Amino acid sequence: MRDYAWLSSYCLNRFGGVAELEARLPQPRSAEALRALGDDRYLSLIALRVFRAGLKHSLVDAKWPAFEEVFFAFDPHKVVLMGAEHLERLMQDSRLIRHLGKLKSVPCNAQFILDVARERGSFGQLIADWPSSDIVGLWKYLAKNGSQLGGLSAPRLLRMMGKDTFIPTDDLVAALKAQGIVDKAPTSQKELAAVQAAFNQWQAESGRPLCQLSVMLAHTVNH
DNA sequence: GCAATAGCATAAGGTTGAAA
DNA sequence: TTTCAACCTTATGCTATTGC
Repeated sequence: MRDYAWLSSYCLNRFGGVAELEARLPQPRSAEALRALGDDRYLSLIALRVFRAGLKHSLVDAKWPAFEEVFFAFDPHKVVLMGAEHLERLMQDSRLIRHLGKLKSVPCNAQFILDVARERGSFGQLIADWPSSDIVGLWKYLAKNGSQLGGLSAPRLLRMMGKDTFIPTDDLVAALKAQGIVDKAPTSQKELAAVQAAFNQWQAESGRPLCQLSVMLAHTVNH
């Protein structure tokens, strides 16, 4: 595994300067901003991630106003009351994506948000408080307690929220292979822990958030 | 030493719209 | 009308580990 000094000089060289590199890097939201986001917006983001999975993002985004409409602006207290018949009816609405498993996930995730909110005050509190040094633990928590949030959905969801995380995209996995940290996409707890440990070390060396290190590393592979 | 649980790898399943 | 690309989740059956 190479150190941050190597990563930094590689990226500066590739992008041609500090300003060019910084312009490419995402900025995580502050804990205050994550706490300030309402539970309805979190439910909307979760649902958006679920429906985007496997589909072209622009296609789903274009349909999103209709989703906001039929799901009561994603108010979890209202969505949680939607029964099977109600969802069956939505399967007839061509403005939506008619995937029953995904439609069912919305009331499930509303319940999840309400459960978390009852325990901690709000869903944003959970997201804001979870340490990025164990972000893979948050992926696991979301996959287990939420609905349709396995695979890359949890990390992609967190990036959409602005929570600091890396995302094991194809490019990042290729970079991690080149660094000798994994030999395939990390799925086991052991592999995930190894990747987290590597990121924690780069973060300690650089002070950069995980999301920036993730993007920088992804750019170290050619394709 | 046994049953229950957790972890793992693999295969199968799924919607939309554009292109063939 | 069929195929393809977008890209991922879930189910299944198996093995390893834990708890008693």
